[in-house]
Amino acid sequence: MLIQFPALTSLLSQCKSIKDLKQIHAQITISGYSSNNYVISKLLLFSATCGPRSTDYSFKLFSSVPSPSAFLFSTIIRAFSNSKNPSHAVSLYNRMLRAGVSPDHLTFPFLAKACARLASLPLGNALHCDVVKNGFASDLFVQNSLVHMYASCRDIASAREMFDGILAPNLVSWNAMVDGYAKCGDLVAARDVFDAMPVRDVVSWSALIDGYVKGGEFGEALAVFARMCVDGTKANAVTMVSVLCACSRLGALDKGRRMHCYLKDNGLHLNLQLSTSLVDMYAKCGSIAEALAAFREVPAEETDVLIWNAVIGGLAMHGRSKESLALFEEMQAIGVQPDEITYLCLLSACTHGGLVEDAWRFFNSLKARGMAPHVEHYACMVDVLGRSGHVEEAYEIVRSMPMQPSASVLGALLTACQTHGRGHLGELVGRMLIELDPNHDGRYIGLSSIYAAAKRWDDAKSMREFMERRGVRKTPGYSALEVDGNLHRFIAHDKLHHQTTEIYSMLSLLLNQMKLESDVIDNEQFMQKMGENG
DNA sequence: CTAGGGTTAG
Repeated sequence: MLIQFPALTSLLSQCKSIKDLKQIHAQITISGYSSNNYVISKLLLFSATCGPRSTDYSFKLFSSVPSPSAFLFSTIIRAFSNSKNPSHAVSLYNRMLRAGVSPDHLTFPFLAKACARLASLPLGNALHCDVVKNGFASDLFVQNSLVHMYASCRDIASAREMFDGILAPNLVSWNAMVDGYAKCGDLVAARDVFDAMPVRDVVSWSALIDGYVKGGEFGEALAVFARMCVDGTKANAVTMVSVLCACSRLGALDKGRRMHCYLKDNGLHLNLQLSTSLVDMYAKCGSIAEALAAFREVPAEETDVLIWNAVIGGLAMHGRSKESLALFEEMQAIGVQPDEITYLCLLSACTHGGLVEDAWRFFNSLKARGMAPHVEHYACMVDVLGRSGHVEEAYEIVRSMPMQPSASVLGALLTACQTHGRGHLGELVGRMLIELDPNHDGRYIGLSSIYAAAKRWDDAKSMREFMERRGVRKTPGYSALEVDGNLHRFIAHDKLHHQTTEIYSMLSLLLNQMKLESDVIDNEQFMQKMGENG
């Protein structure tokens, strides 16, 4: 019994997932509707708006039509513009033109999105020409998408020109301009546009907040969020991802916790990205327990590699190497595939825990899975080998790696040479490093102390003088933490904090304590060895 | 069932 047309259309409107869609498609095929233009259009439209996972299916559907209409071309272009490979959208557009099908006013916003994601200005310019040629230059949707396209191609002047040419810009036009300036790093201009716009919505606020986060102005990002709350605009998941990132970069645990409360109080659904931001925030703000709790809130079957990376990396940076490795086992058990970042987190766990054999195991399985180690993976390997005294193996890694060793690779090797008394190699590495990274004071100091260890006092002294003469000053990285709502910022060796004396005396107390503890451990190991032998 | 489909923030 063949399915009747009205039943088919109601089936299509109930379609919820790509799985439903495939079942309906099967029904359609056996019922002989597979060449009905209306039916195929509905199917394609659904799968094209289903997200990037159904792109292959969309293309199969599209390919089954002998001479596709402008609607079908636009829809498949839309699917590809959101896919992993937006360049296919451009190819399909070219095919459309060759087939003699005229693009309509809805083809261009999708194409503009593809060009924006490709960040290709030549393609974008060609697209703009076609927009004009086809008479869509004053379509507001097309104009807005071109503003965004030019900004994504980092041609902010053309974006502004587009925007200024819009007779009656709407909220989307203004938002695209705020975001455009923010993405191009001009936060002053972004703020000016934001202040000038007649009305704002959650997108306007989120674009500005994220601009400040991406520009490293985390405090300003939180200040804008506060203003947004006063203004009465309710944040959504997108806003909160940026805001949590600001908290995490500031080490602002109390603020981060308040944001977590905001999510609950406002009934915001914890989607996977939001949960990942929470895990990351708690881990980077020092509360690994809350990071683990946020992670465990997510049902295992909904997890992806990113949230596993956040929790595995979080445990690693807290020195809880064994648990980090255990979670990796758990991740594999439920079938989530690791990526290069996962392995980087694991290698970092090995570095912190001195787990040389595990590091080798992970390094080899990374390659066995067909992933090429990045320079950061090599840096971790050199670090873990170097710290544990395997300086020759570390050196072998550096010699055999297929790319130029970065400063962090050589830096790890230099440290290894310093701590394990390989003055000869250390001198070589130190000299290479100074050439590679002449503005990093630590390299000169490292080399100088290698000379000092070899009792080459003159060389040690002249290296320090050399550094002074060059006026080396490393751009300082800083760390920050929050106590009772007040942020404290620290640069290595600075004495700027008003409690510097207390801080340093506590540090030396801790150091002494650690030395004592490690003596105890050494002693215990010694006793154990004695026990085994006796 | 003969139109349908659009632009901006992670």
